[in-house]
Amino acid sequence: MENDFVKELGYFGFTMRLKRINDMLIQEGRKLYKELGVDIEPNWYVIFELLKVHQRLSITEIANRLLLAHPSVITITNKMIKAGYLESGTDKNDNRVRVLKLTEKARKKLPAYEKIWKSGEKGIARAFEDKDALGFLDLMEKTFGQNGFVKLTLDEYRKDQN
Amino acid sequence: MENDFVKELGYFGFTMRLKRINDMLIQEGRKLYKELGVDIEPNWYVIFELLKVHQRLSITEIANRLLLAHPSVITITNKMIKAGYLESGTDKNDNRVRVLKLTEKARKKLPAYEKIWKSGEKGIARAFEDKDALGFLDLMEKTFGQNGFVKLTLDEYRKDQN
DNA sequence: TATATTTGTGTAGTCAACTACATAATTATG
DNA sequence: CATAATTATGTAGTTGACTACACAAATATA
Repeated sequence: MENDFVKELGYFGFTMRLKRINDMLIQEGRKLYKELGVDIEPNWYVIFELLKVHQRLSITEIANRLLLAHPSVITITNKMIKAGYLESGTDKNDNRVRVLKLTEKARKKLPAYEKIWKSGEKGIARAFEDKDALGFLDLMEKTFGQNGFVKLTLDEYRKDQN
Repeated sequence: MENDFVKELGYFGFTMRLKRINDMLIQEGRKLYKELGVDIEPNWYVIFELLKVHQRLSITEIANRLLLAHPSVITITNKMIKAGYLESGTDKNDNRVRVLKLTEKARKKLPAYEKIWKSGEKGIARAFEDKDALGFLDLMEKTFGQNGFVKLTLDEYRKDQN
């Protein structure tokens, strides 16, 4: 095991470390499901929860509420349909929209899945204790969101050009 | 623009938000390069810096120092070779290893690229000010690293089973 | 009302990481 | 010294996000 070069870079390695942490979490999530014998993907839980609250939503509505691009939503939900957790119908008033909702199977399995998710939530909350991790996410979203990072960098860049 | 459902979930939405922030940063990085007319990918900078410091490294050495899986390193470096920034030779003592180093082009372009990267670094540092974002990354790495998240969750899970 | 614009969905192709497996070279072992 | 184990690289296939483009339906406009 050699040194972690990225960590040594300070703020210079920020994005790369964030990426690694993120990938780590996804891998861990996959391991967790495997361990518990659950056949769902790490990114499905938000869709489950969203449709539990809002019953019937279109692709676009889901994309807007999760701040995802619509093709991503199509990919995720298609897999969930294939796995039997979602079914799609058509909107009465608009023939373009495809309305998605949870299936019987989804509703039956949900309580068990929610137990897992709640455990994960509690674990994270306890690990961070008083550290205000959510406040940190807020800050990052505000800092990097919509051209934030580009502006930030270009400002510094132009400052140095003089 | 509708509500951000994920944000409402509190710690339950943690991983998803982290993923979003991360993707956001990559997209922003890509935009930045485009704006400045630079033909490199967001994840190349660590390789540049690593090989600037260590001149000649093998695939495995790079993977170890960056904590990446070796196939990821192969993919990245192959693209950099194609773009003319890296060249690979063979190790004298070991015919299996492929040694990578920066090309003339890379060394010539590097100062200009480093100006951009430094600006990004400064921007991030200023945005976080006294917030100790790096300490937060440390904490996340420690918390989620090597089975951390799985253990964390399973502990809570089993606690609730009783 | 005919045409233009917007909106919802879908497809294609890109990028970045991963695991699992294959193969060849080197090193260790019996 | 022959064989076994390890190590370095490479390939294939998966997941998950994205943008750009295409097309059909609905809405707005002239």
